[in-house]
Amino acid sequence: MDQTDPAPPRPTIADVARAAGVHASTVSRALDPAARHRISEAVATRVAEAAARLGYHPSALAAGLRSGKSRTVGVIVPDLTNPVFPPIVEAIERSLSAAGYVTLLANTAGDSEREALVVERLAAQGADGVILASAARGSTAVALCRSRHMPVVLVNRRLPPGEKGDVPSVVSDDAEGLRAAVAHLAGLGHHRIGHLGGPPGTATATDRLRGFRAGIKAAGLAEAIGPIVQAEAYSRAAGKTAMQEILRTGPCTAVATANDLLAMGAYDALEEAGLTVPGDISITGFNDMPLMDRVAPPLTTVRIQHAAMGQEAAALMLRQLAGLPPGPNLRLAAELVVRGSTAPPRLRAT
Amino acid sequence: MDQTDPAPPRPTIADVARAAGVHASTVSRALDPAARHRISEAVATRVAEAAARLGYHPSALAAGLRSGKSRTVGVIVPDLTNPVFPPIVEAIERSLSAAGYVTLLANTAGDSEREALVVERLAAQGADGVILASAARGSTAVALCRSRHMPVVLVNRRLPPGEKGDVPSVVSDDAEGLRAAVAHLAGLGHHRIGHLGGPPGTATATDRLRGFRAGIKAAGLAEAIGPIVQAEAYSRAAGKTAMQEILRTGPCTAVATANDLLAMGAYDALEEAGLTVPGDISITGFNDMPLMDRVAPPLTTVRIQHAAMGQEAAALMLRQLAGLPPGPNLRLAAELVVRGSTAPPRLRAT
DNA sequence: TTGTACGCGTTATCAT
DNA sequence: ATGATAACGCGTACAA
Repeated sequence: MDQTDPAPPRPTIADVARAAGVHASTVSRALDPAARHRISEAVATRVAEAAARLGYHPSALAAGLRSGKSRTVGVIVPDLTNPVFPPIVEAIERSLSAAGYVTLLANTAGDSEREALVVERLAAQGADGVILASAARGSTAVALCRSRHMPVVLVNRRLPPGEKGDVPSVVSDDAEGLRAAVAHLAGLGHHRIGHLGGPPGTATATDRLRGFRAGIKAAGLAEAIGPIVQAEAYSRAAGKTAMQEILRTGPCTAVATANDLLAMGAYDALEEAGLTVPGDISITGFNDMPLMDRVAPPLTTVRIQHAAMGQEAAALMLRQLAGLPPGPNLRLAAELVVRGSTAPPRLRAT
Repeated sequence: MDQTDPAPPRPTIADVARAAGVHASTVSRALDPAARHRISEAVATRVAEAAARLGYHPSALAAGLRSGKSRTVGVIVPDLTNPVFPPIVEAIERSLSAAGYVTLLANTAGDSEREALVVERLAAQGADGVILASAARGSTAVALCRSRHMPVVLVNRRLPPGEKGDVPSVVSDDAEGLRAAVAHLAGLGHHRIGHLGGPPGTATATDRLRGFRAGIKAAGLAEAIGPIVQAEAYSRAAGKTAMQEILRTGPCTAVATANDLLAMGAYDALEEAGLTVPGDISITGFNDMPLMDRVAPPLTTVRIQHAAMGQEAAALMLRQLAGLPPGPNLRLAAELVVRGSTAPPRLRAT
C-alpha cells in the first residue's frame, strides 16, 4: 500500500468552487436543495460534477457552527437491554434518518445524575433536540433541555399533568391496558388479585397502578384486593424479589404485573417456591416483548405499539424542529393478548 | 411564564473571558485539563467561577471544527431488535462515554446500500471513528471508512483473513462454540446432526459452519452428516423457514443452529410439524440471549460475552483515537450452556 | 504566564 | 443569478 498516511485533507467548498470556476457561495447554494432553484441549471450541474469528481462532502460540523443547527437529535434511554426500548429506538432512528437527522444515543442506566450529564453532553454537541425515554424519578432532564432551548419529546413516559410547561409525549394507554388485564382475570373468576408494579416515581408505574385499581373497582372486588408491591426497577431480578414479597404479604390467586420482565421475575420466584403458573397463580404481563409467546407458560400480556411509539415520537420532534408549536400528548392503544399464563383459579380443596 | 422565547444566545468563551477579566485564549486553556497547569491557580479558579456563573458550556461543534476532532464515534448495527446487539451497544456506549465520547447510533436494516449512506452521514458529522457491528455481505463500509480516514473497529464480525488491510475486530470464538455444541450432541448419542446456519456471506455464519464441520469430523460422523441449511437472516421467521427446509431435506435427530433466534424459529417449525423438542429432535442455539432459560424447553446454547465484546471494541477504538496502531483481532471464549432442549435420541421403535 | 492573530468550513446577508 | 464579505465559537502557533 502506498504512503497515504499523511491524510490528504478532504476537499472543501472552496476547492469545489475553484474547480467549477465559481464562487464558494454559489457552490453552497447549488448544493442546497432549498436554494438550488435560484441557480442557473448550467452552473448547478457544473458544480455537482466538480463536487462528485473531487469527492466533496460538506462538513456538517462547519455547517452546524454557522447555521446553529446540527441536524442531530439525542435519544436517551435508561436501559437498552430492556427489550421495550430497542424497537422504539429503532423506529425513532429510522424516521429521523429519513428526515436527514442523525441519532445520538445515550444510556443513563437509570441514574438521574448520569442523565443530567448526558443532557449536558448532548447540548454541547449541539443536538437540535432530545427524545427522552428515560424515566428516572425526579428527573431534571426536561428542565435542563429547556434551559438549553432544546425541544424535548417524551416517549413511554409523560409529565404529571399540570406540571409546568406542556411537553409533547407519546405513551401507551397504560391504565386501560392494566384495567383490561384485571378485567380478564376477574372474568376468569379470580377474587384476590395482586399487583406487581413498576418502580415508584415512574409515570408508567403510576398509570398502570391506577389502571389496576380501576379494574378491581370495576369488577367489584375492592374489599378483596390482593397485595400491591412495587418493584425497584423494570428488571427480571427486581420482579423476582417483588414477587417473593407478594407471596409473603398475602394470599392471591392472580397477579397482574406492570411489565413482562417483571412477570418473568415472578415466574422465577414462583418456580422457586414450588408454585405453578397458571395452576396456583395466574400471571399477566405488560408490553408483549419478543418471545413472550415462547416462554413457559406463554404469557398473557398487554401488547403495546412499540414501533408506532418511536415513529410518533420522531414525528413530534420533527414538528418542533420545523418550528411548529410543541404538539400533543399522544396515547396509543394497548391490546390484551390472552395466552397460557392465565386460567380460572383452582377450586379450594373440598 | 415570561417572555423567554427569544432564546438568549448561550454564553461563549468570549463572555467568560470578559467576566473573568482575561483573554479568551486564557479561558480556553484554563478549561482544558491538558493545559490547565500552564495557568496560574488564581486565574484558573477565577475563570472556572465565571464560567459556572454564566452557565458556560463549550461548543463541541466549534471545538471540533477547529481541532478536526468531534469526540464522536459512530456505531452501526444491522438490527437493534436482535437481542445480540443491545448489550454490545450498551457496553460500547458506556466505555466511550467514560472516555468523553458521544455515540452516534445508526441502523442499517441489513441493507448495504443504507450502510454506505450511513457511513457517509457519519463522516459528514465528523465522526472520529466507526464501530461496525453490521454484517451485510459485500459490505463496502470498511473501504468507505478508510477512504474517509476514519478508524474502524469490527465487532461480532471480522474481515476474511488475508483481506487487504488489517482491521481490528472482536468476535466470539464462533467455530469453537459450535464445535462444542456438536460434541455435546454427539456425546448424547446423536448420529445424524443437521445445521441451521446463518446468512451466507456473514463471517459468523461461515465460522459457525466451520465449527459444525469440525465437530462432526471430530465425532467421526462425517458420513452420516445431516442436512445443512443456511437461513436468510438472523431472525426467528428465517429460522422457521430454514427448519422446514431441513425437515424436508433429510432425517436427523438433532440440529445445531447458528443463533438463538434461529433456534426459536426452529421451535416454531417443529411445533407446527407436530414434533417435540427434545423428544423428536434436539436443538442447540448460539448467543444465550436473555430469556433463553425460560422458553419451552429451555435452550441449550453457547453463551458469548456480549458486554465484554462491546467493551473490547470500544477499547480498540479508543486505542486508535489515541493515535496508536490499529490493534489486534480479538477472539473471546464462548461457553456451552446445557439446558433442556437436548437429550439422547429416541430409540427407534422396536 | 498571558495576550495576539488567525483560520477551521460553512452559510447569511448584502451588493452587483 | 452570482460574487464578496463577515461571522459562527473555538484552539493554537507565536509573540510578549
